[in-house]
Amino acid sequence: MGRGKIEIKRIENSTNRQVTFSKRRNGILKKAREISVLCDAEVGVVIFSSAGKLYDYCSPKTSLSKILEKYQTNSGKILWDEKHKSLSAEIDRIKKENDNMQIELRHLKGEDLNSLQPKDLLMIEEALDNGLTNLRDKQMDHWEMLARNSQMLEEENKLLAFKLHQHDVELSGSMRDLELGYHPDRDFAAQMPITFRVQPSHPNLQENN
Amino acid sequence: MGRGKIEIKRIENSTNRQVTFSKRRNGILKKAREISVLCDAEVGVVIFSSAGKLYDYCSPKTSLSKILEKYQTNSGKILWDEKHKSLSAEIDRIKKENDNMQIELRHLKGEDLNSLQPKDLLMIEEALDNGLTNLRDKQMDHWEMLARNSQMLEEENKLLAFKLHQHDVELSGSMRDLELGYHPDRDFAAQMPITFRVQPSHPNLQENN
DNA sequence: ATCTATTAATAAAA
DNA sequence: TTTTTATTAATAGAT
Repeated sequence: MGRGKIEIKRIENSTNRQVTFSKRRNGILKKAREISVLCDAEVGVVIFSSAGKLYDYCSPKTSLSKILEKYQTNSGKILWDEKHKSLSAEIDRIKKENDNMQIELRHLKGEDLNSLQPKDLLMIEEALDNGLTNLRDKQMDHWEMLARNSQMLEEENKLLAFKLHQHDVELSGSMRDLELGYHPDRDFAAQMPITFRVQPSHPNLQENN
Repeated sequence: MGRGKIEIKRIENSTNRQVTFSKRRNGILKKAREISVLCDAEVGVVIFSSAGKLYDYCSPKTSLSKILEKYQTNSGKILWDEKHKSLSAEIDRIKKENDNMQIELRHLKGEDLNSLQPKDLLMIEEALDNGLTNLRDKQMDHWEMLARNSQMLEEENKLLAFKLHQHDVELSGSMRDLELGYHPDRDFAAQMPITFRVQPSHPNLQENN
């Protein structure tokens, strides 16, 4: 079908090859479209040119995914084999990692120790001791921070209470000044009532460690 | 191309449809074969008849898997089937589990504690204490078992040594009997030399706990 | 399936 | 690429 008959073998002339590809590609995609309409068939076509450019067709009301799914159930062949294998391999790898951690965790929690040798037990004991040491250091840090913080808060409280009292005194002083006159060098500390001399709320905080 | 022109719409006559399907299907597969040879193209075709029967073509030196793999990278479309989605989901799930265990392990080892609240630290401390308690119980069991075992071995040794000596004595006794006559009621224990009265090899084994 | 009249596809050229 | 057109290939309808 053309100006001459051609043999079905690779077209060596690159330009010709490209032109023929373009025409025949269109032909195939058109045929695919036609058979899917005429005969109610599901069709999927994927074509790569020798340059690697992609062309595809998929009959309407379906998708390549669905067609390929159907292909696999129908043919028994497994597409995606490589991807599949690598995913499965990764699952295996992670599961193994998981199991190992699971075991290590159990051991650290003192479970499933029956199969272990005394040497293993000693190593776990060391790990636990280390963990406890680190942990208690951290707890100590926490306590110290809390203690420092509460001490600061107490100092601040004390100061605020004092300022508040001072304010009161100034107020009443001013009022009294209206009657008795103003005395700027009064001893404020002495005026502070005993209730504002704040005590630490947890005086033994640091001794709990 | 035929005795008459036809409209491209579903062929209602079932027999005609089936015949046309068969002819056009062959046509498409032939065209696919031809373009792959003529133009050096990679082609994959999957066709399902309306009855669900499968026909396919794949250009030589490749496979549907490879073509579809290429299709995905090239088009960005994902053709994964359900199996793949579930595999990927499982990977995600396991990885999350993994991460959590990783964190728990680090915490038990006293690492990465900075982000934790005092309450969390207490829980970890409790876990570690529990672990140590269980572990030391197990170590105790081990020691006791070893101690019992070595005691048993010592007893057995003693017995074997005694029997060996007895055997010796019988032999030499028999030989002497040839000269002096046989005395069946001899006291074997008294004959046992001091070297066979075996001592425990680790007399302080139980005191190490 | 096979035949064959007819349409469709396309090779070569532009 | 796309169009043109001569020619071959595909196939619709019949058998």
